[in-house]
Amino acid sequence: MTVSRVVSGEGYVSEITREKVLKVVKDLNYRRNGLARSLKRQFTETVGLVLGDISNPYSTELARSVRKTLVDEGFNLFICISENGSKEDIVAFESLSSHSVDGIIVATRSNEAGDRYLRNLVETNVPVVAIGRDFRHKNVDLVSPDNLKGGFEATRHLIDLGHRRIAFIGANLSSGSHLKRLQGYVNALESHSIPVDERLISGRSDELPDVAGYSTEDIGFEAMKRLLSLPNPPTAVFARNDFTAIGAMRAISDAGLRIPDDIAIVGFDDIPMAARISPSLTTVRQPMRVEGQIATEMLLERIKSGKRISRRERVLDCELIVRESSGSKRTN
Amino acid sequence: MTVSRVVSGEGYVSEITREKVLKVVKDLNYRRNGLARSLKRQFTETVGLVLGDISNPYSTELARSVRKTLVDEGFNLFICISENGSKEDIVAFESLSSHSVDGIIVATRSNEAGDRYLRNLVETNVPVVAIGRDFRHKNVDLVSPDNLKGGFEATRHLIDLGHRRIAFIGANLSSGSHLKRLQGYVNALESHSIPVDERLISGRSDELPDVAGYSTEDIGFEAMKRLLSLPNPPTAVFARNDFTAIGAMRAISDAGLRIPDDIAIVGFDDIPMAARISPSLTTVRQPMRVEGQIATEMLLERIKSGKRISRRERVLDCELIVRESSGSKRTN
DNA sequence: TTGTAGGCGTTATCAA
DNA sequence: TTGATAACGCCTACAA
Repeated sequence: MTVSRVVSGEGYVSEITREKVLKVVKDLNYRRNGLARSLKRQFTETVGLVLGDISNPYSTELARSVRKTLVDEGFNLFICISENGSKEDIVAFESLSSHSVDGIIVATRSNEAGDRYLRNLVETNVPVVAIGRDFRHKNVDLVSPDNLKGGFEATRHLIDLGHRRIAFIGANLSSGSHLKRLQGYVNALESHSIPVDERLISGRSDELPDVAGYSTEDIGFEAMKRLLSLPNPPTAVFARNDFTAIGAMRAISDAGLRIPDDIAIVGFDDIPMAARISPSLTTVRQPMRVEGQIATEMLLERIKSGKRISRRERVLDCELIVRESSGSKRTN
Repeated sequence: MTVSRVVSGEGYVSEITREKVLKVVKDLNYRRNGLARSLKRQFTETVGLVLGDISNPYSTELARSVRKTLVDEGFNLFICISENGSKEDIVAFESLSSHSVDGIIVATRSNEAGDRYLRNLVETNVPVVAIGRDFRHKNVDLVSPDNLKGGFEATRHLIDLGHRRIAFIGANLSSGSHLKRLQGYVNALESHSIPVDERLISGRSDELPDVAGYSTEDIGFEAMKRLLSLPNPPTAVFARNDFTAIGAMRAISDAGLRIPDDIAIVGFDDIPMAARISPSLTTVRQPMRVEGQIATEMLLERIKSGKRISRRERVLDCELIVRESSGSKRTN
């Protein structure tokens, strides 16, 4: 008990005893067992973050901002990768919850099995906040960019440039019906009386909704190739994210076509690479840092209050960044 | 005890009891406490990975490959970000070890305080493997790219192209003396009888060896600006990594100079962006996936054997990828 | 100022 | 086939 007092620095210990203890601690290279400590105290001051695609700078910026916000409050961060597979999601949730993290931030793509497990977890009073994941539960907060408006503005930008045959890359109309970016695209077309052509909405070739670890860039590449083989290919493309757009750009170059002259393209996220590639990529910038910070603050509130808090939702503004890939001249 | 048997699926339980238990488990939404379980069993089947710069695709590829290798063996992965600060390093080690991970893979930049703490940890029999971190201990394995040879070949490539005033960006001669990539650069110059000019070796402006979270791209930018203001600026640059190189490229463009015509540049890592920017970046490709896999296998060996294993070191070959930034014509 | 008892939720071991 | 007991290492509460 005296050792405990010395090590944790709480409670009264005489100076002389303290020094004796510290010496022995050093001699034995003693370190207290955090497992036992957490078991007794019932909290760990640790938060888990589940990331779907860690290769995407979007995820890493998010992670950095989450970490920073946590550290300022004395919390630790454990990141788990799920590779956006439902099995992997569950493994991540499971492993975090079994280590008794105080709360979990989820930033993976939704999927049914994952949602089910998550719901279960929430029922056992684990504080959860979702970022950019379509997950609805009365005790789970949601932070996300304004995908609907972002998708709308990206598409309107292309319409304003005179395009009429505009494709969407990154989801199918059926499986992606919940996808707000796709919805924004559809809305923009409809509000300009442009018919939605399902052949111009191109996701993955075969329906493998649950395979982990694929590259979104490759999906963009494949999807674009299919679009180019259409009898009447699109003159513009809106891609669900920048990597998908970059994959599509590769397919366009491979086909000997020029961007934006033959095909204009717009992405989503504004990852650092978007400004650097050639041609530079027009995209919708999403405030990753802010998303991470707000989500973390919400989670910490839940953790600290210890109570169930009813669902809050924060939708954050995005900004259209016009660059060369949609036709503007290079400025920097 | 019977519940324990049912939940863990070990030991004999009659079918009828098992079903009764499972029903109650479901009704109460019971989930066993991993903390208590780990406390009793003395292992967690979890490995920690400490990453210095999670924004660097090098780190994320590493992480993915580590995760994949672990998952195949039934282990979980917790990633901690240290932002390459020594305090942050220690916090990460501390938080992983206090959660009793079974082993730790360290992929952060070396620093004295971190090394000290790590050494301490190793003394308490925590299995540790380092990736690309200059850390020597009789019970710690090291996996790294062949930085010496890579640096040598990058520099020789520039020499072969006729350059004589070749700069190194990303470290100072004093603080970076242990940096193998810099050493390779020096060796290449010396083996071609080119004098090493200390003014051409440019790291961070002020010595802030311990500040976390800075961007390596910005360091490249700043360092290049300083080089350009020299009375006799370099005609070629070897940067310690691709982000640093990309920052330097920005400084070169900003100064109205052309790459590679006015200044040639070579990076290190071969991150995806290197092939995509304009001009495309000549660089030294390092086998991140292989590094992650080998390191993980080494760590698992340590964990499973339970014994101290004496230090092993694996140095992996790199490959020079010649692209436009050093003068080759664009091929793809 | 220090020490004792008990319990956090499991599982290994032995007993029934 | 099931149950009782002890122990993992710590901390809260109370006693000395």
